[in-house]
Amino acid sequence: MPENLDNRKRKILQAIVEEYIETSEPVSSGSLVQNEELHCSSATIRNEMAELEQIGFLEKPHTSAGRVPSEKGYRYYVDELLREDNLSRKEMEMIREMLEAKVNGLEDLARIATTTLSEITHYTTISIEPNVNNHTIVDIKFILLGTRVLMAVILTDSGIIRESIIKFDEDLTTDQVNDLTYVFKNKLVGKPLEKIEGPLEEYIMAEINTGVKVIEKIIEEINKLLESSSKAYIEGANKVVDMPEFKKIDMAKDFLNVIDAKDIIADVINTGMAKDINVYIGSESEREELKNFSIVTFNHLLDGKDIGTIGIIGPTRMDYSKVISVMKYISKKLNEDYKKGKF
Amino acid sequence: MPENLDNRKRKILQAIVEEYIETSEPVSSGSLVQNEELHCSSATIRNEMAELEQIGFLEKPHTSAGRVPSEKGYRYYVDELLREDNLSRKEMEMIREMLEAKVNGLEDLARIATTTLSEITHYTTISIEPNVNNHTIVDIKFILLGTRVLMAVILTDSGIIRESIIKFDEDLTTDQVNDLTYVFKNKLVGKPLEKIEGPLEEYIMAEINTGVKVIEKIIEEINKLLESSSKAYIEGANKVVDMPEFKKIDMAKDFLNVIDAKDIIADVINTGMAKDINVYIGSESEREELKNFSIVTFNHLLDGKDIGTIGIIGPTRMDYSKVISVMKYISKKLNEDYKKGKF
DNA sequence: TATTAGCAGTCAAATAAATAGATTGCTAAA
DNA sequence: TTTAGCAATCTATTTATTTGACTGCTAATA
Repeated sequence: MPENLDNRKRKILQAIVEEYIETSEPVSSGSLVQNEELHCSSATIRNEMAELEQIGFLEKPHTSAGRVPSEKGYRYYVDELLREDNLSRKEMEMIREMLEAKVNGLEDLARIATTTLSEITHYTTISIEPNVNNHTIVDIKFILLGTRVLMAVILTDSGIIRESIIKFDEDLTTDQVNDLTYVFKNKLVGKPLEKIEGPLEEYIMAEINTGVKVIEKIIEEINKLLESSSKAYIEGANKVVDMPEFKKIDMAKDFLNVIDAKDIIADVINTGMAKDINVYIGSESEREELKNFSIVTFNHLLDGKDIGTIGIIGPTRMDYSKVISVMKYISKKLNEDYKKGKF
Repeated sequence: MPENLDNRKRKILQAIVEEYIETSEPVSSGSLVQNEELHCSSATIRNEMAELEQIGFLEKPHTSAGRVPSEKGYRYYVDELLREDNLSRKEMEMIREMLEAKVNGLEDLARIATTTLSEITHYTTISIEPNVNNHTIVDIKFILLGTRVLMAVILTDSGIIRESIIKFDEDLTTDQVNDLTYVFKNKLVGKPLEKIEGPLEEYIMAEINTGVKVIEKIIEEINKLLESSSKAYIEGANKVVDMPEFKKIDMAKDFLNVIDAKDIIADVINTGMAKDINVYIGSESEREELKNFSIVTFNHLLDGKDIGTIGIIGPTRMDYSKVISVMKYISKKLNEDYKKGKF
């Protein structure tokens, strides 16, 4: 239930959020009088600010300081006030240039989008491989690389390819490999990429004329391939050093802990992906370690295909408008390129 | 030319380095009197310390502070004084347990060694893939994954396998792939893993009956495969947060910059690998960004095969003795396992 | 000659006190 | 409903004061 704020309160809240994002200093009634859209005195603004504080949109570090947005304040800003096309011509130009780079496969694309995002926004980005569970297997190949080394390759309808190298203690024959290929293809092609277990596992075991140990190992490896799908990569970890927040040593520590335990973020990102772009402000991510950070995720869809998620992590005083604008623009450009058949 | 220190000076230097490593506080003459090996008064120690400072082994933060080792002091300590078997029974036990974990291929092994090293020493570790340039190609395979998708797999004598997926704008036939395989095998097997260029490139181009664009793309991809060999991975970035050095915000910033630009470290590591274990103290690494850090690298050989390098980064006040002891122990254990045929 | 006790001198770090400056909340008038 | 004006509040900055830890030197000692 988005509280109904009158127009002036909206303007004041917006101005406070934006000034605070820019300066990282509590915003005073005095500095808002400058704002040409607000035709009233500082006293009036003070009254309004008091009310905005009352209903929880603002808070005061201490009595004689200006106001700072609360999480609720940021939330209202993100939901109701922010501009989603807050990009300069120059920034658009830069983004276009960076996306020009040669793209080789979808993984590469995610990498380039991540770098671009980090460079333009000056925040740390995390990219998470797509959750492949709902992709469909279109082919499986086993390739003998040596007498005891087998390579398994799985292709999906989305163009994502996964492969794994499996080593055995005993020699494998070509016949065995053909047999393996036949059965696995038969049972898995057309199915979603899911862990092999239970009845399916038993069925495969029964069908193949090869040693149990070999098959167990293959299934184990294929399952590992699926599990490893949520790896997270961090880019631009040093981007935080220039932010005033980083002066507080505790924030710095928290930040290092967070980027070291990438799974924390991966977790947040994989939970409740309602929309294309999701914003978690401070404690909204429900993780103690992240209570002083905001995360914006970008469920990076290409013509409906999930090719991974990119997240940005920064202080709650994050430039949401810029971040979201950049994400939308990158997404738009990539989809245009995609339609043109660029990758 | 390692200066010739008399026995008492050596003992004093060693005691100072070790106390400073432990406490991170400048060491006073008073606290050294406790040392049961030194049977003299604080005044005598003060005289000795003054001399050690004279010849550059110690420095003073300010007049009324204790002494701190200089880079030269650490160097002397590392070269002449440190114990290389400074491990408790418990630590050995932990290392053995961690190395027990299932190992799958050599890459996996490097990963496990890295984790172990970070956990036991409480420093941040960086692992760098082996420099494959001097490995020999034993096989090359091209596998058609779709009509326009080709997978190239290169096997080397050291067991390292690299693969890459290549997409084309035109369809490929099985015949073409066979042709490709034949020529590439012919020209590359038995050769070291080096970039394809110059005469070799021309030769391949001339031999194959397939479109120039296709071959160019393949060569480009194979070359990329070789270049990407020095990727660096960081583990335990958060380990620094508890070190007193981290209280200085500048150190924290430097550290973040360093781990973000992993190549900096990779560079240092790839330069001048004289010995199995190399120690770079502060400015010895000749990189401005690293002047407050020490790096210990561990050129991780398995029965003569280079399977990658692992590095530890920490403050110059690093527990060199512990770090080197752990590295030696891990190396010994892995080689034992290897001889037993464990992987 | 090498060692040591003793003490003055030095400096950083901790504590305390004083000041300046920013901003609010409230009151009363417009 | 808005605004001017002013006291009250609290941080941040500056300055001063105290404390305590070491050293370096000197002169006595073994």
